[in-house]
Amino acid sequence: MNYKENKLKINNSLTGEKEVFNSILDGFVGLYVCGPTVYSDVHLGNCRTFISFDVIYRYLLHLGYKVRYVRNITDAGHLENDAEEGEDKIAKKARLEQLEPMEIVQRYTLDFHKVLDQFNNLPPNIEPTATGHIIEQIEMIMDIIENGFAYEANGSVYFDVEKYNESNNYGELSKRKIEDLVAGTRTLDGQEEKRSPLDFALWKNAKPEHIMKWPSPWGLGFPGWHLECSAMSTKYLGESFDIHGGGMDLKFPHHECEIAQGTAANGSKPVNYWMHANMLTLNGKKMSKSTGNTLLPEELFSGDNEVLGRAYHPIVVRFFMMQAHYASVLDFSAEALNSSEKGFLRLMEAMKILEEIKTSKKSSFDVEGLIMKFYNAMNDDFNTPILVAHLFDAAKYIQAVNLGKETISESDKKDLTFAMNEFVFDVLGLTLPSEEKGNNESLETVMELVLQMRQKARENKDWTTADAIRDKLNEAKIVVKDDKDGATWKVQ
RNA sequence: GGUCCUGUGGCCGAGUGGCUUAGGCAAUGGUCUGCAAAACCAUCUACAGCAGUUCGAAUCUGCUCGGGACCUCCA
Repeated sequence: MNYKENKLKINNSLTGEKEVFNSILDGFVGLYVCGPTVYSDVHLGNCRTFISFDVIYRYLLHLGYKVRYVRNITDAGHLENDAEEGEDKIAKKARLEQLEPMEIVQRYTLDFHKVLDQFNNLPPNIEPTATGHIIEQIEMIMDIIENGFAYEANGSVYFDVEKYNESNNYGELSKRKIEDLVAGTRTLDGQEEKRSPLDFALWKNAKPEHIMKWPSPWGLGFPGWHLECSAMSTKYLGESFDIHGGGMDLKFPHHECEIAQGTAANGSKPVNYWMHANMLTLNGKKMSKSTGNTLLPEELFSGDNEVLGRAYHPIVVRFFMMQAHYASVLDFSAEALNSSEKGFLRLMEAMKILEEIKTSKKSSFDVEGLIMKFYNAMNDDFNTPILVAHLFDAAKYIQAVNLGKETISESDKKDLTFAMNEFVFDVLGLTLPSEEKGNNESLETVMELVLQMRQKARENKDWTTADAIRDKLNEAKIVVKDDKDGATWKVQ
C-alpha cells in the first residue's frame, strides 16, 4: 500500500483541526518525539506516550514513507523546583546517591531501552542526548540573541516573550493569551533578572556547587529547560519539519517555548503538525513521578504491585492501550486489563487459525472491503480502537470459515493473511504470546503419551481418569482441549 | 483564580446531526461436547441533568452538576 493512495489525516494540535497529512518532502517524514528525563525509572504513563508514537511511526513506515524518527534523551538541564532554583535534576539525584551524574543517566537510559523493548517498540533512528548537544544549543541561543529575542542577565540568558509576541503569537499552540499568562504567574526565585515573569531561561548561570556545567559565552552554566529539543530537532530534521509529538502535559510551556525558540532563531515555524498523546491515569488521576501515583512496568510484568494483584504480559498491556485512541485519557485498572487480555488471546487464536483454514472457489464475505476498513481506521488520525474492532470482525469471519459457515477464496485468504499480519504485527506491534515452553521435544513426547493414555480412558468411558489427567495438566499450566479429531494442548 | 478538555450501557472504550445492533470484557439463554474448554448463535443494559436550535440531537448552542489536564519539573 502506497502512502499516495491514502489520505492520512492527523489531528493537528496547532490548528485544532483534523488535516490531511502532506509531508514537506514527498515520501519522507521527519518525526520528533520528546523523550524521557533519565533520572528515575520510566513509569507506565511515560510508556503510553512512546507506545502511541511507536504505532504512528510504524504506520507511516507501513504506508511507505521513509521516516527519520528522532527521540531525545534528556540527561541535563531541567530545574527541580522553585525552592531549588537553578539546580539540575540529575545533579541533585547524583549528590543524594553519591554517584556521577552520567552514572545515573546511563543506568536509567538502559532501563528505559529495556522497558520499551519489552513493549516491542521500535528504536528511533536517532536518539540524541542533551549533554551531547551543548554546542548546538549555545549556537541557537546566539542566533536568538542576534535576532533580538533574548537578553543576558548575570550570566543567564532569557527569552524575551513579550518582544517575541509583538511579531508572533506566543500561546498559539496552547491557546493561551499572554495577558492571562501574566495574570497567573507565580513568584519565582531569580525573577528579578527577568524583564517579564513569562520569560524563560535559555541558559542558566551555574552556582559553584553545581555539578553539571559547561563553558559558554555567558560563563559557566547549563542550557535552559526547553532548548535541547529545539536544537536537536533543528540539527537532525531541519528548521521546519513534519511532525512533533509528545505528551499532553508538555504542550505548555515546553512545546510553546519550542515554537518560540525555533521561530526566533530561524525565522520559520519549526513544525507543521503537532501531535499530543494523552495521559494514562491510575485511580482517575494522571500518573506522575512527583505525586507518586505511578505503576512501574516491572511491577506490572511481575505482578508485584497492589493495584492489579497479578502479572500481565507487556504485549497485553500494549494491546490494552491500542483499544483506546492515543488522544484520549485512558484509565488503568485490573478489570480493563483482564478484558483486554481475553480479547487479545481470542484475536491471536484467530491469527493462528487463519493459516490453516480451507479455501473455496468464492468468498462469502467482502474481504477487500474489510481490509479497506483497516486502512480507513488508521488513516483517520491513527484510530487504533476502530482498527481493533475491525480486526475482531475479521477474527469472527475466520472462525466462521473454520466452522464451514462462511467461505474464503484462495486469493482472498492470501490478501487477508497479508493484511492481518501487517496490521496486527507490523503496525500495532503486537506479538504472539511466547510458547517457548511448549517447543520442548521431550515435553512433546511425554504429552503425546499422556494424551494417548487419556484417549484410551475416554474410549473406555473412564471419565474419572480422563478428567483427572486433564485437571492435573491444568494445574501444571497445560490446557487440554478436546475436539472431534482428538485433543490438542498448549502451555499457558 | 485563569486556560483548555471531558462525562456513553455492569466494566473498558469508539462514534458525532437521521440506520454504527461500533468493538472488547462481563451477564443470560442456546448449539456443540461424556463433561469441560474453545468456538458459534441469540438476548440484555446507553449516550450526566435542564433548556434551546432543528423536520430530526447522544452528536450543535447555553446553563447546571461531576471528572481531568495545564498554568511549576512532568509522557
